[in-house]
Amino acid sequence: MDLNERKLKILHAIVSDFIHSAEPIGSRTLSRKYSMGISPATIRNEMSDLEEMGFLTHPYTSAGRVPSSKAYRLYVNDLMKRYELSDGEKKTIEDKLTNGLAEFDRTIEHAAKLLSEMTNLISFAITPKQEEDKLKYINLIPVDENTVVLMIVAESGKVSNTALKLKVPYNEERLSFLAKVMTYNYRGKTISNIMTMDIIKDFESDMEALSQLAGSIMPKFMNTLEGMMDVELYLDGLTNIFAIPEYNDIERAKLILEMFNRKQAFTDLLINRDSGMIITIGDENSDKVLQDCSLITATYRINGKLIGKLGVIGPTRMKYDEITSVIEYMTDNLSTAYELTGGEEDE
Amino acid sequence: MDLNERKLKILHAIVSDFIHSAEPIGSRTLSRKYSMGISPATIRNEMSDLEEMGFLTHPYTSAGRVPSSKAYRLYVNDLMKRYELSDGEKKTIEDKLTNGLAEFDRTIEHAAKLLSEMTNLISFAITPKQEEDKLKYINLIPVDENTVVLMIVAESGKVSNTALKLKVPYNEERLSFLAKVMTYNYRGKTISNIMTMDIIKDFESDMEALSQLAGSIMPKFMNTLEGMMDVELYLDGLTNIFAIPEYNDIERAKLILEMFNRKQAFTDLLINRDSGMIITIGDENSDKVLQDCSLITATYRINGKLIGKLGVIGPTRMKYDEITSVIEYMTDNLSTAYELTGGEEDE
DNA sequence: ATTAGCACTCACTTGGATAGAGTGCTAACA
DNA sequence: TGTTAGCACTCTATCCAAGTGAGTGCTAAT
Repeated sequence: MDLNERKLKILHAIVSDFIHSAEPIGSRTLSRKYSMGISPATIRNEMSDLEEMGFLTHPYTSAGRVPSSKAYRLYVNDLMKRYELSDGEKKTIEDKLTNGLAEFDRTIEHAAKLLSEMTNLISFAITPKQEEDKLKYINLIPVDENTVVLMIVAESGKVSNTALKLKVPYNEERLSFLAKVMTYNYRGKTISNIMTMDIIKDFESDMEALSQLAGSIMPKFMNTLEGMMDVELYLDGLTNIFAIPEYNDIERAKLILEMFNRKQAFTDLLINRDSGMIITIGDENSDKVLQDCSLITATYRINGKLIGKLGVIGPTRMKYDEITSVIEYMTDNLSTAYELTGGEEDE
Repeated sequence: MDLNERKLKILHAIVSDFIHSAEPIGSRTLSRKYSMGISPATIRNEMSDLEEMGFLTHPYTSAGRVPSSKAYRLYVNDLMKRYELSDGEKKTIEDKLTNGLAEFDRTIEHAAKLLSEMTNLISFAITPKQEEDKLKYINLIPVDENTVVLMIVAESGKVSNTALKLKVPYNEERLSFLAKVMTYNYRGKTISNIMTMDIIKDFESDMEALSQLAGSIMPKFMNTLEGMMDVELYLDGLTNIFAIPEYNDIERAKLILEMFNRKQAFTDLLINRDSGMIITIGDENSDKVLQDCSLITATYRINGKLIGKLGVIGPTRMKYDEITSVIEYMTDNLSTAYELTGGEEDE
């Protein structure tokens, strides 16, 4: 059996219609609505073929046809037209993603929010894996008699501080010296690299007082690095789920929302996806909860290296054309807005 | 009509029963279940009186009775017994709230999470209003040729940084001098205080180069202060809503969850509540969405001054005794765990 | 190859009929 | 006079049967 022109046309009509209506469509309605010059009976024959080929399914004997994952896949790969964003949409994205240049994490949060608003789906974004980030600068700043702030700046521009309560006596020069030694030792090293080093040892040979100071600071230093590596997950538009007929069943909505509660697992799922625009449709998803959802993720890059992800989750019946365009435009904007000095593409 | 002993006993039984079962209860069931030595008919008479007094309602003619807000109010104020936390529960709370002493916001986030886990309700927490917080220390740290990190430490222990890209040329001494001047000028002042000052003017009279540097840093300084004042809202246990029969209706669940989406409005609602343990039941809430919910909030204090809030939201039918005990224990722990040096009670 | 016609299928809606939990009233009882 | 048993009544929830309508699949005609 062949996927001829007419079959493709019918399949295209069914998919587009179902994406908008969420209702199974029958031969008669299809013929009337899309005036394609052939009778319902002919359409029925073609539909029957398409079903045999695995592109359509039947909820029950006498219901209309519904596209399968395979149909959506064909639609996404070959049938759908590229959706061009309007100037207004482009402007909205540019404005929202480029104003608060200082705080990167906030921008990512805003990106997720904007994405859910524009698509009416659940959106998510993760910050780049910071383990590839390199340290640039370390400082220890005395605040009062027993409080010191440990400050770490990474090449990506990420800054982290921790207030430490020290029991060991210290003075400003010693702190400043220790900070300089730490900066000297770790500058240019990646966080994950440092995590595997035996850093306590690095400070053993130095003078007694410094060694003691270092001994009480280093564990906190490691903790802070660990915290800096953490990938942050931002979710938005969770309540959009209630506007989607597929999830009007409370059990299903619950399953989906509970998946987002297991943040670590979901973050891992995202991290493990390939880079670029990845669409997985229905049963293409290995996760059981996602079997009747589609997941779209795209990557943004900072200096071509640090890679974060942005995407949406929704019913398999979603406006792939619009959504992919929106996501693409957003990731492009994120990547360029945060382009810093230097940094070669390495992939 | 008088609220005699027996009426109170019956009311108590109805409220307790309904809190656990969520089902209207009839005279016969009540009489059997709570073996109170009087016949269903007598109970019916008393119930009828209680209904006339506004403590009970009737979903329809031949259904059992359901407590009104007024009944819950009486129950909370006079009838319910104090719930004593088990040692295990106490330990859980202490452990989770006192380990990561360094990061205050994280602790608040954990508190919200723990609270929703222990109560199976939706929980929330807001960080203290930082506008009463005083500045302690300001520093400007050069990172590379065009990047400087502005670091602000407040008395509460809160630290904030922003990476600034400067176009104005600078050197380390000048930066350090400016930081010292800023610290001298603003130390001990509250954030909201500084926000109202004309700080650009403060640096006009100094030497030209410094004035220029200050001019490019001050706007960012103000932005950062503004950010430090923001009250952060943490929500947790949103999916618990699905386990509550009252919200099995998808429309209701949606209303509630959407309220949490309007974060600013909800934060304001919380901030405006009185301090101490405040319980508002059903129609005691002015917010329309909350008319059939109960809202419990309690305050925690840092140094008796900075006040944050912690609480839960759920159906009017909730285990007030257990929940208030849990919240009380948690706010006590938060307040003592973060008690810093000095600070008089001022309220 | 296409189409009209027709029997058939299945979910959804509508309208009783019935069961069950509970009320409210009345009259009898202690 | 307060308490209780008895009974008619009310209202929801559930079940079932019949009818409706959108749609299919097959067959025979074009």
